[in-house]
Amino acid sequence: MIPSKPRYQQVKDFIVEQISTGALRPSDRVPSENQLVVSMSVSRMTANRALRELTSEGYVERVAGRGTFVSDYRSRSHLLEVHNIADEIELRGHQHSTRVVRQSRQQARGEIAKALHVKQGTDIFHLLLVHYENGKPIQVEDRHILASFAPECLQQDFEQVTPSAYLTGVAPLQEAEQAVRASIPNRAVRRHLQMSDDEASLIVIRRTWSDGIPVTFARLHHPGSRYELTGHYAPPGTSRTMSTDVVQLENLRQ
Amino acid sequence: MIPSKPRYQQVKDFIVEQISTGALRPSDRVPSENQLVVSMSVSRMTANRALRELTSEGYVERVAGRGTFVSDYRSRSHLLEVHNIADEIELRGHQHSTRVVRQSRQQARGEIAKALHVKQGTDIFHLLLVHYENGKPIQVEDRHILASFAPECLQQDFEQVTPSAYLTGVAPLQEAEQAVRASIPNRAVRRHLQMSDDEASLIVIRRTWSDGIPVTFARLHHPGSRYELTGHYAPPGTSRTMSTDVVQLENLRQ
DNA sequence: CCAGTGAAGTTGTATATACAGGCTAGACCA
DNA sequence: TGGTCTAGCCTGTATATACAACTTCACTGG
Repeated sequence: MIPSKPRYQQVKDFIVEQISTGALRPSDRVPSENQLVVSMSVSRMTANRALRELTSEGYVERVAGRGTFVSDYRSRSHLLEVHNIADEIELRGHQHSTRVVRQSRQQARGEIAKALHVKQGTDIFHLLLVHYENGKPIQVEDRHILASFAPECLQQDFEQVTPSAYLTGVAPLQEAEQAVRASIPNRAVRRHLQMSDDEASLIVIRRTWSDGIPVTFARLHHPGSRYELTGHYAPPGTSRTMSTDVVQLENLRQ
Repeated sequence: MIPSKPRYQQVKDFIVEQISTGALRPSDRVPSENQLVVSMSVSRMTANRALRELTSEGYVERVAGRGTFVSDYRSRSHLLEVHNIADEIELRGHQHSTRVVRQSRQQARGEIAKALHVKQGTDIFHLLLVHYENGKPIQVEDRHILASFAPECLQQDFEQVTPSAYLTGVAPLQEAEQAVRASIPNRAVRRHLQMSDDEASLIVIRRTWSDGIPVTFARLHHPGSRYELTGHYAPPGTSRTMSTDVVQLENLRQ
């Protein structure tokens, strides 16, 4: 016997089902907690939990005193996940390796100083690493780290421990900001990634904070022809396998 | 008098505070529900709600029978939001306009047929639109739509209503898959976006499902020098303003 | 006719209670 | 010594109850 789903989950499924089939459309009213108490024979707390979770998942919006309404799909954000490159490669079951190109002490200048909120000339460490997936270069990591945050940085072996693993070990990193751009990389990056002259590069720019101050600033360059960020939005319970489709999408070229 | 926060929120804040200051490190044990009942004078259900929400927010992991533990920051996904271009432009307070380049009936071929799960020769509509922000081209939308899904497609005026608004009006779209790539666009796209020959393009490829079948497939090309996807991860309660910093980051050029 | 009042319905929160089920350490027995 | 079993702690779920605050709408008195 398969264990039955929790009752709050049954209530959630019921509502999502209505939305999926179109029986409930955006801005339509969703049954109130008390109506669910009667129609689904649950306690009000259980109905409340179901609707509250659907709210945080973006399916519905609730207004105290008025009711619960189906939220508009258009206003729902589509999300892309940005993983640590080492974890991502391991997740694919591939072999990850790193080569350290540069690991030096520098003084912050210009834009780096601005990004890290420090004066020109402040001590920083500069890392230039190349990450490989099954031997093929997949990312150039160009990272600057506040020297006062991680004084032992030059002694680390970043071919064994990735910078992000090292940094989170020094102190918890709470906040991050990132941007994704496309551009033609300079010659050095092209060489490290074995890219041709007319190939574009996908760049993730990430700044990370610890305890309210920005401590590291990284530019992650990927070869445009071999790397993409992917995301998938689906309501819970939609168990359709998408993996084969993703492969098809991979093969598309514009 | 400022209305005090709900008690479950106070409990959440207390735990997040401990994690932020480093008093609790990844894999450390978090006070159990019963301990919180005593130390914070709340009911067990309130402590349960606090820890349950922290679980869904990725702060902690819970194991029935063992306890609650701080989750590892490294395994937490960083997220990028991908908005509808019209909403995004309006959000910036800018003026959005659209030009329809092509709006025709076609027969699905090759990769498009594969992406939409239909046989070669199936009726589809093809849209080629250019979106402008304050008069400057910011996106080329190259979209294919299953004809059987939206038969009225050729009668629509897509300079007034965006395709995504129209499509969600036809039927709810429940599922989406997307990928972000960088590449050098072809001549037509370059011309529409007024891009120079050596400029890269950021491409969002998106497929959307309605009722279990893929109904539309779009390639959204953006000029690499004028567009980026951004994301920001911060624990709730971190109210630091990041807007000025984002501007600094905008000005960085690799 | 209009303004004010209040009833009814809604969400939001908080608690006490109960039972089921997972995990672990230590007691206990062979 | 080694295996087994149970007590105790933990999370997960479910309910009944209670009160607060908000919205809408109908009614009522001026």
